[in-house]
Amino acid sequence: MSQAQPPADGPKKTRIQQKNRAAILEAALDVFSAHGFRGATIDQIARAAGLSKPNLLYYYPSKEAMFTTLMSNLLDTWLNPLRAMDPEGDPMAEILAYVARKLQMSRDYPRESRLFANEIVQGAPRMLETLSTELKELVEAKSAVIQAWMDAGKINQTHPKHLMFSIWALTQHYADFDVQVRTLMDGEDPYDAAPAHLETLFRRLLDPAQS
Amino acid sequence: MSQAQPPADGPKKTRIQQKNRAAILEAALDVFSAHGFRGATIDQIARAAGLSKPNLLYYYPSKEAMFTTLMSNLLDTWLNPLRAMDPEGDPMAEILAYVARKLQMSRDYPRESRLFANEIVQGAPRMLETLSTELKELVEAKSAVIQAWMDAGKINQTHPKHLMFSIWALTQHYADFDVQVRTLMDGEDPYDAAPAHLETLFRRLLDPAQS
DNA sequence: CCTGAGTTTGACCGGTTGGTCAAATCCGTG
DNA sequence: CACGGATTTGACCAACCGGTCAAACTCAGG
Repeated sequence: MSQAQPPADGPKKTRIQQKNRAAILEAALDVFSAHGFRGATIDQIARAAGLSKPNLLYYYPSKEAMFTTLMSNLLDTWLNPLRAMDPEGDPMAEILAYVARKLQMSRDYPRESRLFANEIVQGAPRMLETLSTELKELVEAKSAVIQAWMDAGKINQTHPKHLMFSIWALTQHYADFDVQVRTLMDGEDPYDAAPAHLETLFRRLLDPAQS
Repeated sequence: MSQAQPPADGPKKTRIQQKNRAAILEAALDVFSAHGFRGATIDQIARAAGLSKPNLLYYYPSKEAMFTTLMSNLLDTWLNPLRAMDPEGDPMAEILAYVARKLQMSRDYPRESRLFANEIVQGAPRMLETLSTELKELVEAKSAVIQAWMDAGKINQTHPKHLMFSIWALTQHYADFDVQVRTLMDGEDPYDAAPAHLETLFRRLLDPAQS
């Protein structure tokens, strides 16, 4: 009974809405990933999106809403590489492909990686629900697949979940700790050597030809 | 020329000062590591330390000062495991010991790990200087040691810096992404299997007996 | 128990921030 | 080109936040 009825989040309506909503989420990704939820301000996002602050709040009812919309939009993309791991494929090839895809994600979408990193490092106050349902389900399923591969002797025995943690840690590190990595490699692009390094690492870990 | 001369940061004076300075840094570690610099408030730290806000500012001139004091106090401890890597020791044993020590640090000092993670993920605005001098120096030195070990055929050839990144990523992941890890392992302590997992991983990567 | 340095705090300040609102402007459609 | 809904914005507000200050309190040494 006050604010000019803002558009519900449901179906996109006009082309202006589509354009502005997209611009806002893009700007929000920039700002949230660089400063975290608390560190980001609506004004910053507005400036980055080329809109006014009240205008942002016309499209999204609150800063929280921008954040959660952004998160849930991105989660699917983020989990795609894991979903793409094919139980019918060759185990070693599938895992190495997953590692490669995940590393490529770090390279192509570092902001998304840092967005999730920020949130999880701080205890995932706005994502615990998602972690313990959607992500957990996917991880359980893929763990079982990996376990089956191990039981079939296709790859070495290891703890499937710790294997997954290792893949996430190693690939996301290049995006999340980008500043540190680049500072220490002065000039050399980390992504020159990273793919080969990680492939070797996981191949040696998993190749059953080696004890 | 106003505020009752706050104690300089130099030598500790009274026992009250020692106790309160310590309590403040302890509380600051709690709050900064959980919310990041921007997300933390002086009031939160004050409450956690059992002191009033102006009282904190009597001991430290600003929030920034608390943060940087905390950071530089912790950095030494944080880098100790790497410093302890002995060029004269057995290469494989030295590296595996480093991994084990680093993992133990994640277990014993998760807040410290998250404090650094928060700062670096957000571009290390208050630490770039330190990274590019103190850390860089140490990393260059230890990289050379590792390279020498590789050249001597004691361990497999890999990129020394990427090896170090891998050690950091894998060990700190358990502290920095603790919520996620624990959510996905429902109940099982990640640190039960992590040491063996990481030892196997790095042993297989580095053991020169394997191609 | 007096004194002065050391310590603590309530009140306050200016700037920022998330969010509101009414009025103004825009824009597609008839 | 007129109209009504969609969009945009300047002004505003209350809460919060980092920091200041003068006054009050504590406490060790004489």
